[in-house]
Amino acid sequence: MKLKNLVSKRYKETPADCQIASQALMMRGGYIKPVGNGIFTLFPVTKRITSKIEKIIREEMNRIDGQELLFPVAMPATLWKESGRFESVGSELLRFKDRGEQDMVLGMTHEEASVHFVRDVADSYTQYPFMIYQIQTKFRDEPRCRGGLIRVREFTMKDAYSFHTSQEDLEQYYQVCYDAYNRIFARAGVPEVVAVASDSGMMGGKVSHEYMLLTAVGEDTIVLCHDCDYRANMEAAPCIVTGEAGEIAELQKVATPGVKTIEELAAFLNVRADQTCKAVVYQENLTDKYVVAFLRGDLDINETKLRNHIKAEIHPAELNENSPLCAGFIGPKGISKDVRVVFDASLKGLNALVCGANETDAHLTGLNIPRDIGEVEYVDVAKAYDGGICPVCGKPSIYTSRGIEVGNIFQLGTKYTESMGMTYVAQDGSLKNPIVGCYGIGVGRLAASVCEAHRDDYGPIWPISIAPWHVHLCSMRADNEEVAAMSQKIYDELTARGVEVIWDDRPVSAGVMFADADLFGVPVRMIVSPKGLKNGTVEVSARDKSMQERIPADQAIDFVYNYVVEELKKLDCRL
RNA sequence: CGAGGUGUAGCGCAGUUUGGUAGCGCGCUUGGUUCGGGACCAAGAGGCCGCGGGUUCGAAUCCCGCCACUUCGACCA
Repeated sequence: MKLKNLVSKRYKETPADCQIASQALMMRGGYIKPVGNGIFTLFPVTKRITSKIEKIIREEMNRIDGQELLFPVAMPATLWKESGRFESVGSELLRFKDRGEQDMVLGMTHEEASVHFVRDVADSYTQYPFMIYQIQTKFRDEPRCRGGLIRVREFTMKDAYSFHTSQEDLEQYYQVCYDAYNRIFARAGVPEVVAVASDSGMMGGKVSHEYMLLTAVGEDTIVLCHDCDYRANMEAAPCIVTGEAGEIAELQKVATPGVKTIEELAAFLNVRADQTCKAVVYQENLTDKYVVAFLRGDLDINETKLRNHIKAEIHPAELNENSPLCAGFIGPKGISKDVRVVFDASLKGLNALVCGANETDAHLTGLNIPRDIGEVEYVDVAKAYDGGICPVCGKPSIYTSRGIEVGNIFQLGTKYTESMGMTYVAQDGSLKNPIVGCYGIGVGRLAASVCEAHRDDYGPIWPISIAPWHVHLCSMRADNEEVAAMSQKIYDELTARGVEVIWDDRPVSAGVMFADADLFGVPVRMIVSPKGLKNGTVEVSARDKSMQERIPADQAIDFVYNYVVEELKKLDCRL
């Protein structure tokens, strides 16, 4: 392919409103063009990248006995009413009516479609287990898109569903999938993507992992351990505290006029924040019911864990004069019976706490929960924090990082097979619901994540396994006969041997040619120039600067061919 | 959904306060000179100034309404 024929355009200036580096480079390099909020056209160069990602995904899915199929994007709402999600999912699910006034949805995930498909097909235990997958467009009406392809409304996703006759079988296959995912990310050139334990959210089910690219611009907070391999999404990370129990003291009411925040309270009474008891107030959605979570003053609430414990949607409460709660002075002693109270595990064993007195401008000191409140249930609803205890190795080595979720795997269980009435005949003749696992990867998001992880100031540095081409051939002064002839020979022979070459023979200055090449991020660059040919050499270099050599012209083709093959092999790929 | 910001040529922006024939840079076209890190000269093409209404002799500019995009929150499989 000659560069001058490629439908493509690059920009010297960064388009406005680019927030992260990869987005700026992909806009500047002519990879993506926004069509609407969170909706993009992918240029041919980008499609080449995503196609290669998809190829790797297909190879690995097929390798673990996956069978590719294709579900529809638009589906009748009746399918989603069967599972209950037509009602339970919010406005991320795009609903519309067809010409017959029937409710329709655009697929945002395909559990319903997959159960609909296999429930008529897999009716005997002898047909299990199996896994089906597709690579297809999803539409999720995201409230807020960002970061170019990182968070969009329409995107390509690989989604897979496995069906099993026992939990043990699912768990075994889950591990197989776990390993396949690690291979996929390693082969795509981002071995830094790691699996972390996650909260399974609205998908239901128990065990799940997210595959995260750790980067400062990620949207999720990841909890990690310095001393072992423990990794979890903040949403799912237990909080295990360290700290002193303190001396038992008498319960006393103290006047604290206008002292509302923990910071003010700690300063006013000259105590540490971890000697106080913080109250965080929520309301259950669609009801007036208040939920008050008490936790140690230096900690924050993990809303996901609280939500899972309450088993209801919650939102931060706005307190006013009519509330049964005394804003700023809420404490567990004497709190209204009408509110639901949750005690965080961080309070367990603390002997003397400072807490609100449930009356304006007053706090209590010396609170001892077993003595003053009675025996209560302690629940872990606090956010893990830097320096906290690792739940695996027990050392105080917890730290946090940000991450982009590029894939996930779930053990779903029977949630959908039950709600949608899917059964098979077991060996003993009984009817049973298959146990399901599901496994997703965002293709475009992965491409953008690779760009975010592998780039310099001048452009992306694509791993050779997913690079749009293997070789970027620059012909300096292509009007020079020798340059033209040598370039043509290189292009023809490499192409004939299966190497993908983008050939730039435009009559532009060296600066333009190199700047464009940097934006294309192709791993190997060959430069044919009158100067080089005068010495009988062609220049070959790597986009990541790991290699730069002048090769005798008659050896350049073999050199590059071998280099490409070797580099591909490192990522378990071939021409 | 809440709070900000911005809509002017393909891209980046000025012009709006104080109303008077639409501007700059990049890119694009043509010709010429250059030629190893975004060259130079000359001549061109390209605009419903987001949309609708109003005020006015006259609106990119002032007023009202709407829409879109965008940033930060909330939400998120």
